[in-house]
Amino acid sequence: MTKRGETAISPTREEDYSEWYQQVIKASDLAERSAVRGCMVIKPWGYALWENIVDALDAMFKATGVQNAYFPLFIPLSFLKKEAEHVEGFAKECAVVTHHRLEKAPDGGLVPAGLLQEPLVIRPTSETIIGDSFSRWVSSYRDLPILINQWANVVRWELRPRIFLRTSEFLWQEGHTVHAAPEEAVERALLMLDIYARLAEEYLAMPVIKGRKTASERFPGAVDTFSIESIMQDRKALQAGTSHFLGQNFAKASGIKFQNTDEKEEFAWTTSWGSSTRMIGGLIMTHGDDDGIILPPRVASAHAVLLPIYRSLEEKTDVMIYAESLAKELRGIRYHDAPLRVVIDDRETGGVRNWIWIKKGIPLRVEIGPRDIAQNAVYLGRRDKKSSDKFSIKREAFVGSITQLLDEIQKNLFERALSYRNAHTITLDDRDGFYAFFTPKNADQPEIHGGFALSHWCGSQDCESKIKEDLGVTIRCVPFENAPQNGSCIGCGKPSNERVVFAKAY
RNA sequence: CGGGGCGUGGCGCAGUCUGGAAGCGCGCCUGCUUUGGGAGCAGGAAGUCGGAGGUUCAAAUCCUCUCGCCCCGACCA
Repeated sequence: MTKRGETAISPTREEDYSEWYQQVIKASDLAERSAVRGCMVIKPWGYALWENIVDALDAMFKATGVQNAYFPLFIPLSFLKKEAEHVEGFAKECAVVTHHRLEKAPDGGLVPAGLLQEPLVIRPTSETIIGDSFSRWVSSYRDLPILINQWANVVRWELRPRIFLRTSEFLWQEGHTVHAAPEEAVERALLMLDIYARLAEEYLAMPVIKGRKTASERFPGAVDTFSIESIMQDRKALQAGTSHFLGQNFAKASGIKFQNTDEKEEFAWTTSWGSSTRMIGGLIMTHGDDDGIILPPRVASAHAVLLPIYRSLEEKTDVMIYAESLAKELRGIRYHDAPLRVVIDDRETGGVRNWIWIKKGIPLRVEIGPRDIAQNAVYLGRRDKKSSDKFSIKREAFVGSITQLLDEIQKNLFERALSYRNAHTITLDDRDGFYAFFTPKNADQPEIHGGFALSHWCGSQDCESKIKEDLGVTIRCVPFENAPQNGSCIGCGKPSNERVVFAKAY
């Protein structure tokens, strides 16, 4: 649909950000919506990306002693009742299985039959069912800590789904740990948050702010919730990973008790931490441009595509031999401990094919034609540069420098995202300025506006909810790296000793 | 669940007000010519106009009901 001179994605981010997001996903072939409302089909190009994220996270988890396990999809309703606050947080979005059979209906259709004695809730998260196991796994302080992670799907019945960002079913990992001491549990929760931050920054090239959630934004049932927050190109914040210190709340609910060194029985201290396919949404909205997604090399579904260019069959033969040998050579190179992922696309030559790969966000496009072969070179395009900004490079130099090149792209993307965040992070001390910052100029057709506002907050939930009510702006987190500073609350003017991050959020 | 918008080949849309043979662009298929920045020409396939009911000689168009999607709000990773 796009023509020369236009952007590959229409509308542009500026024109209609939400629609741009949908179109980018379609154009990049990452995923599509399914017949079931709120659910998505993750297509191979998107799933490869997810697998790379999974591999990176999984390795980091295991390096800290975490082991993988798997717990059931179905949670007995009675389990959820155990932790009142927790239930309240999720009750509104639970899918419930009530029958275990289908029978022929009089009209020829099928109807559910075989009513279950106890309804089963499809896990919205697994604290309760894992807690049930943990209660049996733990009896002594010698059994602790328990460090478990599971890769799974969960279901939260969403009212307003948005592909990757908020789907009714999504893929994630949920870690659950049990400790003998609260300090140790907090330390674990923070350690896992660090891993999320590393994943975001080093792999997804998404700069994040680590911090603590305010009481109102806390996970239901948690004592403390930590998160990483990232800015999207519409200047809204995305929570890309959370880690919770659950205190003894869930241990009490599930009966996770142990005998300590003083021979006394006490409830254990637990944590849970999760990150999901939502991160892919964040990736798209952090790096994508009006020509499609841009995949950071560390997690890219593929690093390079070789694009043979030829006129005749003889040329094709020569070009393909060259391309195959180059692909083989590249695949022998290791990039951050894994072989380079290289694909050859020998479909019809011409510009369309080139644009397909731009839209898919592949870091490197490697054109190979007779001219290049004659010079023993390739013609290279980088996704982090303008699409027309291509250059010739000797094959040997290319092969020798590709890993540095990918790292450079990775770094570029991160720095670009960081400078975007810096450009849209503002320190605000007056209430009027704060309200102006978060108010669109055109209320009917809000333009991209706002950003991260660093402002003082007195700590009162009233001020927080007033601002949320007025502007739809919430406190994303109280950053860990925060210089103490005296000021007055942006809401009520009362004294405050540190700034928090205000933003509209996904 | 409240407010707004939209459902017409794979994608994007026109046609609906004022009823009268289902169209356009892109994509797809075939052939020829092309080919290092989104190729050209010729031919072709593909739509029960979201669904059901009604009005009418005649419905994409009018009426009633219904389903779905998108945006804003509430909720959420």
